[in-house]
Amino acid sequence: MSLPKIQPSITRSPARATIADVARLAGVSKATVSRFLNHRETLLTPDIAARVEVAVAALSYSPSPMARALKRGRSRLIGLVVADVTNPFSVAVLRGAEKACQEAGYLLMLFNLGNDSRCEGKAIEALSAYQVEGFILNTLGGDAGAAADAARHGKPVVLVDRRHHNMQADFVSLDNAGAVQLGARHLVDAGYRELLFISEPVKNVSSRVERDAAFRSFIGDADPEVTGLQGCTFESTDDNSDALDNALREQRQRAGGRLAGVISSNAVVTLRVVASLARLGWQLGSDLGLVGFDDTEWSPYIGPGLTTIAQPTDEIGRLAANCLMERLNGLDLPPRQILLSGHLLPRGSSVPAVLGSALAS
Amino acid sequence: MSLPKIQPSITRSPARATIADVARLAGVSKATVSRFLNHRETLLTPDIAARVEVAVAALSYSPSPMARALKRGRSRLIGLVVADVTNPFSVAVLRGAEKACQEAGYLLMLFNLGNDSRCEGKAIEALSAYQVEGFILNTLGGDAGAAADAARHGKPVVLVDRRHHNMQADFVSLDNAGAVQLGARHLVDAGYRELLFISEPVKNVSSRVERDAAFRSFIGDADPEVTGLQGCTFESTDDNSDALDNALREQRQRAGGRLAGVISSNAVVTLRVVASLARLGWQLGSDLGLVGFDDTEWSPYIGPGLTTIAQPTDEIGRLAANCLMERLNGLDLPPRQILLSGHLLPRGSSVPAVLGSALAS
DNA sequence: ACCATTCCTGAAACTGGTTTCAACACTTTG
DNA sequence: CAAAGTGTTGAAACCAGTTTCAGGAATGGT
Repeated sequence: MSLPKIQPSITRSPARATIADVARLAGVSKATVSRFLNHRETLLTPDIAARVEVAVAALSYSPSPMARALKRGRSRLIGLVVADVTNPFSVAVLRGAEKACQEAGYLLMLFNLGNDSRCEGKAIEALSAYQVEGFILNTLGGDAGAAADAARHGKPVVLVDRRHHNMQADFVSLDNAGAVQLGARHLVDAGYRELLFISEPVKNVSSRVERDAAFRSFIGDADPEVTGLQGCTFESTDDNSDALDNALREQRQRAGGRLAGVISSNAVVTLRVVASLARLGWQLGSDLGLVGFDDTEWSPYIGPGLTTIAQPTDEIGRLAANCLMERLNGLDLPPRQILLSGHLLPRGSSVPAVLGSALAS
Repeated sequence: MSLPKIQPSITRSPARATIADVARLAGVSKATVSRFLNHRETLLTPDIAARVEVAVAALSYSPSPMARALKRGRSRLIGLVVADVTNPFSVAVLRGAEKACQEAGYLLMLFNLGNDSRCEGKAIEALSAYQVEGFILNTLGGDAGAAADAARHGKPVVLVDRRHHNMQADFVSLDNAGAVQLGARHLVDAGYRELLFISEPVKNVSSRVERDAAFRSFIGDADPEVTGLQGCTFESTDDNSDALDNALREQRQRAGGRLAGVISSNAVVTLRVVASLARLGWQLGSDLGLVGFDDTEWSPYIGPGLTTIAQPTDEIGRLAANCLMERLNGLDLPPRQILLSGHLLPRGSSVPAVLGSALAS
């Protein structure tokens, strides 16, 4: 009696209507239905178009993108390969891209490398097996061939945040040089004189290289005799917090009486620095100035608040997706570069005399 | 001369080998190749199998999942619908699920609702148009019909964290009741007596309902005469920080001489509470005890460190995916519930006499 | 030696669409 | 009024696979 209710899976029949069903109901051929769906405005007698329209509505028919992809090659799928979903930056970009894609009727297929760059080739293979029409890549580009593979498949590629050398493709990113300037200048203006730039291992990751270079040139441009400004760089790894602690201690020694400040190259590094400070028992701002790349929702609440360089992540994602879709629509231009500028959000971590410690004393 | 190098896209020809190419090269029929790919162990003469194997390798052929899906219905695609990718919990679950899927040769299609539950139906529509074989849903279930839609398409569904009433489906989640107990008990043991449970608007979201109920029952079970324990609940919204400030102020009034403690129902709420404390100028731990759901990488560095209830997110994602794949492999059991227990990470925010303030005084 | 199985293989049909091509109807023109 | 041109429509081929079905070879039993 009540069986049908307990096992609703028995009513699994409605099985999507096919184009043949629609054709039959409308009393026309499959070809006609197909034409209605694709070039609806032109080609069809109003009378017939109306009949098809009714049938489509009646069966609430929507064509299978799979079958469509088979013949047309167009799957309306875009592959997004991300080095690490845990990184807030990646997620933010993902959101922007997803929004743009949805609006244009594309769907994103996500592939997360989990920071294992050996998967890169696998990811592109897997995605292109599903006939994705193009790629948005935010990867290390370690495997030089991997991204080239994509291009070889004849599929357009947009690179986000990380350039792959030897690869001619559209590129969307933060204006790293400008952003570093912004942060460094801010620290200097706040009175910090011994600067340390902390990055993840630079390797060949373009964004890291650029930020590192920009920092060095900022320091190089200043005349230490006049400004009293000096700078160093340090590469921090996941598994060696002692090294970081030491680097910070040494920096303050170098600083002597001057104020020491740090620029961290992304949110992950920022957290490492914060952790290190906790171990050392130092206060943010007074004992060490800090400006970090990537603004996050928790930035304001770490210590006296973290001063950050916010990236227009949403915009980056959106632009990357749009770039790609332009290519898909046949745009044939030489590779473009789109650089967006970051903006600084000053908070307590770059204020030498922190209010809190002033109260405590 | 150098043209071929400058325009590598000219060599776009390699165009994936098809099953027909392999068949031709091996001197067999398409059917044989197909059999080799699917039931390789059985059915084939070793001689022929070897020839096909060679041909497959030579062309580095891999079958198109699209075409395969058309006939078989099996797309090796799983749809993951997430209420909000910004939520660290969702991302963590995503990672776990992705890992499990990859191992089993499935690919995840992500659809992010961006907290707009009106998209829910659209998401399921879009995903099932791509022939996903099943769904992992972490959504509000606001649109009662939406998830049912999926079931109606005959596709298995696994619910994560949020139950949909009236929906018979596998369900994987934190043991909310146990977790609340854990947090509340911890606060009580630390000496807090006036407890406030802060949640996002409970509405009908099952995890919120359960946590809320568990808190009430925890309070109800205690004899106030004996323990001096009292509790309240509060719903916090995105856009009304004044209300939250007031709620906290009132709580401390109610507390009188006793210690006031808060349990926040997820990371988003935790940040709101932290922000409120910053506005009020209160110290975590001493002025207000705090235990928050969801451990994040920044939790240790907010104030004296946030005490959190960590969810086994990776495990939740992995189990959800595995559940789904079991269904896909024909397992026909009544809907299962899998509850995993959280664990408490005690830090400074639930220590009444904070070391920092002890030093300052 | 003959017939019945069993095993392996290929031809052809099928999945759900799109696209080409030919046929048909209806105008327009000489 | 016939010839040519134009515009719609349907039949059939096609995309890249899987699956059914039927035929041929090899084996087994008598």
